[in-house]
Amino acid sequence: MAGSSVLTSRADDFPRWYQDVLAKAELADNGPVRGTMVIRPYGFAIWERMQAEIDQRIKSLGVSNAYFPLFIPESFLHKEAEHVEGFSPELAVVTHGGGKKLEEPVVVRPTSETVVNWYFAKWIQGHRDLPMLLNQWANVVRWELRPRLFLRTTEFLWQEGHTAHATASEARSFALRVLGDVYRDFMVEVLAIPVLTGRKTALERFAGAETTWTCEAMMGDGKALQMGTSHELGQNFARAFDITFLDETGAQSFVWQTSWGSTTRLVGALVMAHGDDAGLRLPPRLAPVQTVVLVVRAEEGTAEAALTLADELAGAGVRVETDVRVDVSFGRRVVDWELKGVPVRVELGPRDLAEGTAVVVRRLRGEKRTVRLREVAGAVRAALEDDQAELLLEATDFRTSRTTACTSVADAVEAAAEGFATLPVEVLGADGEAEANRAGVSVRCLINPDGGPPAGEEPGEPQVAVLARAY
RNA sequence: CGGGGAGUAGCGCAGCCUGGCAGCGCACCUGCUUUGGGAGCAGGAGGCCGGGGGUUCAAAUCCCCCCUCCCCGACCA
Repeated sequence: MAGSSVLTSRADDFPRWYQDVLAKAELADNGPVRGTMVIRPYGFAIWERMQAEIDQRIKSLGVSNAYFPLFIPESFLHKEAEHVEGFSPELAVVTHGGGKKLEEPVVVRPTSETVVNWYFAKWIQGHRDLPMLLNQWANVVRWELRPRLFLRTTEFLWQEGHTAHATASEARSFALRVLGDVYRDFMVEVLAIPVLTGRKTALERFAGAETTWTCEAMMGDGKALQMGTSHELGQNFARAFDITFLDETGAQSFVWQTSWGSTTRLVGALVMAHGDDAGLRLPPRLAPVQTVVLVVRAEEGTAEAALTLADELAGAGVRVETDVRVDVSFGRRVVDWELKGVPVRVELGPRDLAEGTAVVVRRLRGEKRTVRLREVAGAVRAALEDDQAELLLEATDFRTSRTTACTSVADAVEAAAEGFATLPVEVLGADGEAEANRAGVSVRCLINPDGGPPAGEEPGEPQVAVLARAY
């Protein structure tokens, strides 16, 4: 299977391979405006699965979904100094509407802190209104200078959560719960991508946040990708938007806030973390199609038997599709499904049918097994479970093999050519971060020695910086 | 914006130097034979050669101007 000439090989040219996979697996196409993207049905099905899994986890924290407008008055952006400074260069601004020049230009949201907080100020009056926990699924626009499909597009889809709390510690712990219970859990358990959860340095922090936490993953070429972030905003926006409440003692105070997001970039991450030279490899828990029943030839009732088998699989809780396109050659169809990363293929032809069997093929290793028809459902379910675990294990081993413990900034920069470099924070220092950046290497995050995310900015136990080249 | 490339069929490219019927591969359409790892043969459709101007009997090709896209850097989920 690997080694076919369908795709540029990953080793030859990783970025080209990535583009090839997106095109051949029919995930996305470039939009007509530079930096925009058309998400094709199969790519969107993957995104919808991600949405479902993330949405469920968000709601389990007691968060409700809502929707805020695409257009934001330009003046809103200016209310928080760091925020406007961070986003101004990448804003799309609408100056005309209805054939007339607008009194005040409106910006297309690059993120919704400002508009959400305008309403938080209106909706929050007393401590009984807190915590206020909202999330929205939306599109945002950031005029990026160097777009890449899924990884950095001018318009992208995401979820953004916005919360307001009565105390700093409650806000902080909520931001950390999102990081761990929503993002990390989803990425590890569903995407089968191991992530480091850590804190961003001041340089990499979200514009307007007190603390930014991140999920960082290693892609198949050793480069890092930020997969999700959670911010503790302190009272910065509360002061800028005058979001106050009366506490139990009757004193008026500003709320403490968080915001957090994950985007369609995750689709790109999935491709780059698990794909191989034959295309995509989807973790079974995420895959929109977990199994395809492939009719080898339209003879002797194979099509009917395949449909029956597919029904049986669906009944066993497997997301299954049947491929009866016998006017397309068998080899072509096999290659198509491999490109799309469907975890398990069940092949059914006249020979199998005569024997009362089918061939169960796993995408991960190309392993083929002949299985009695009545045992197919069990074999498929077992294969799906195994592959979910195996994919995570493989990615974890890869990351481990490409992570180097370093003792100097120079060593870390060198090691970052291959993957992650770890360095004690006191060795890095502020100058070290600047030095690494000049060499094209960034500090992805700071982690505690036990691997967890450091709680806040204040110095505590000795921390470790993770450096890498990044997307 | 700095540096480097490229615009020719849906995609990938050749042709340009040395001007002379606009081509190749893949994809697409029709038919037949095929189908257990990207099938074969035959026939067919598809072009503002990025745009404008100039030179010439004649321009994809030579000259001038303009536009766009891609790659590397700064920005970034």
